[in-house]
Amino acid sequence: MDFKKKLSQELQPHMGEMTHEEILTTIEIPKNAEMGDFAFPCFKLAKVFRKAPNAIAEELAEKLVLTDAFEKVENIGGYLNFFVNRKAFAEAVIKEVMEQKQQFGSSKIGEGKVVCIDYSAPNVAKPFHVGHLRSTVIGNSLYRINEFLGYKCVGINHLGDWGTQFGKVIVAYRNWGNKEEIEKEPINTLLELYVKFHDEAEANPALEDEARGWFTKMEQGDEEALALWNWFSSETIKELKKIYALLDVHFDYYQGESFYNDKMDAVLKELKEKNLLQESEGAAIVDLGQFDMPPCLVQKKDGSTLYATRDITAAIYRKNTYNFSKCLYVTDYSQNLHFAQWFKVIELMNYPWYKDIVHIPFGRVTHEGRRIQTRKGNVVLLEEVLTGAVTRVKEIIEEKNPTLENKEQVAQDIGIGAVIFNDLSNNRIKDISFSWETAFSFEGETGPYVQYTHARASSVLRKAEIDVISDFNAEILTDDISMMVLKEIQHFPQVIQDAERKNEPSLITRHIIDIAQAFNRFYHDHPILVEDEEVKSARLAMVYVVKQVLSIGLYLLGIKAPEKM
RNA sequence: GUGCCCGUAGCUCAGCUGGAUAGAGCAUCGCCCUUCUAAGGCGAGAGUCCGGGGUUCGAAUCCCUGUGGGCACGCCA
Repeated sequence: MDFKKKLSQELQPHMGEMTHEEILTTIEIPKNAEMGDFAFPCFKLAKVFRKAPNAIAEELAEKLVLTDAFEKVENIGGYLNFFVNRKAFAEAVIKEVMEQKQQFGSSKIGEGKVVCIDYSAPNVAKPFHVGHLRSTVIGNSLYRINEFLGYKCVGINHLGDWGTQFGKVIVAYRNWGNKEEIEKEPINTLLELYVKFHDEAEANPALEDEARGWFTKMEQGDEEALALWNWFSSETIKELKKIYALLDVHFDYYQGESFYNDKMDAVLKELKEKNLLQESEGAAIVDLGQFDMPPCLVQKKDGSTLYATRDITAAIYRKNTYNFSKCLYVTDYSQNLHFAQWFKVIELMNYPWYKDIVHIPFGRVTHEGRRIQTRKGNVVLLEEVLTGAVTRVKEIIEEKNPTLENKEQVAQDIGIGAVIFNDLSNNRIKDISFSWETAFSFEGETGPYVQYTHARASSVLRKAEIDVISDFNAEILTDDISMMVLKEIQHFPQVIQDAERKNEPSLITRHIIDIAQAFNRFYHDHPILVEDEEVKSARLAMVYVVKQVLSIGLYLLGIKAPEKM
């Protein structure tokens, strides 16, 4: 049913040395539908055949004998423009979606392969703010995309539950803390302690050493230190799980940094045995000078470990435990160098899978031109954003559809969907300037727009009271507007694969907007529930197919698709 | 200072591995609800694709250079 492949096959005999692949990549889709459905620019052939592109196109246009998948071909200034047989096209696209339903666009390319995805990874004892949302939703979407393509996914929450900052919180707690307050409101209280520590430490730098000392105690298994740490972290995780439930994000494992505490000695030993370790200013490093990178620190002068040590250890553990064929790390781009460094260490350790670990960097979130810093008080809490969005959606429902059943649930699906969609709608790498206005906008290129389109399609199908559209006359769906919808749909499987290859969920976000836009035009121009049964069933087939595809697309982004809204 | 990333309409962004007249949304202005959900549809205005070179039949896209911004660069994560 892939018309592009079909075209490529038909072209190949006339293309000299060009491979099937080369032809496929050369075929393009004209921006303007008047120029056909597929186009083949003949400029590259000019050199091969030593003729003007226009002459080549002219000749080919006459010579080509097209199968019934295509209606005609014409030469416009060196471009061969192909026009599909619309009826055959419409029938093929719709039948494929009707057969595959919620599996349309899925694949088996990942069968038998495991992909580990490390995402979210918030810090224990710190609030979950909008900055943390990105890793969470990008990772979650990549999880769903990979799974849809046949991979077995292992989602890991690499919590920031280890490190010197806990020494700081312990010092603060011992000096100024209070048990009841923490139990009542764990994250905020712990944050206050952390902030207080930094304020005090400015005047009294000795506190920093004390904090490092407590962290060293943690690493050495000191009971008091570990008991406090354990308490802080279990209180935080309780809170985190509430947010993940709201977002409908799940992890196969909560393996924070502390999980690797007893596994790092072996790695340090291995590094030493492989002759990679050097002593420098009292610390243990892996020198990366010959790769134009600063050294990778793996052990501090006091013997405690660092972020890189834990990442290296975790990667080896994951390879041994899950035997991934790839392992993705979803963090913001300020960590680019860190990942480049320890990836290089893995390579130097002679692990051939060093090329299977990949950093998925994303842009940073700012608020009112400033970076979001928990300590500086410039925070936008995720919980506030989510509940704010849901509240706003409730108001809109009251205004537009007050008789809607299940309002609470729908409001939650739409409000949270809007926030997630917004986060996934730009290229990963772009910085995001958080604004309440944008987060709470539900018109235009937004999640609610796509959800609304889906709900309208669902509603029509409900009213039609037909379960299965078994037969339809595709001739009815050959007008320009229908064709636009169908072309977007037939492109959908490719978009999913591109999203996986580039680790870029926004490709799906963009594409389902395009589908929704095309469909809304169709919906506006073509009455569906009409008297004429032939017309009705064909249009219903279109509605059915669009509903399927939108719901798959939203699912892959981690967003719910309500039937009514 | 060095390295990496970004610069496209007033704002937020698409633009696939170079291709035909650079596209959306928001905002502004105008039109469309007795008809399947107006969270919708249609139309208008709005661009030195940061500047300058180069490669090419063809450059927003590739290369060089300048510039503006962001990030990173040893005991934080």
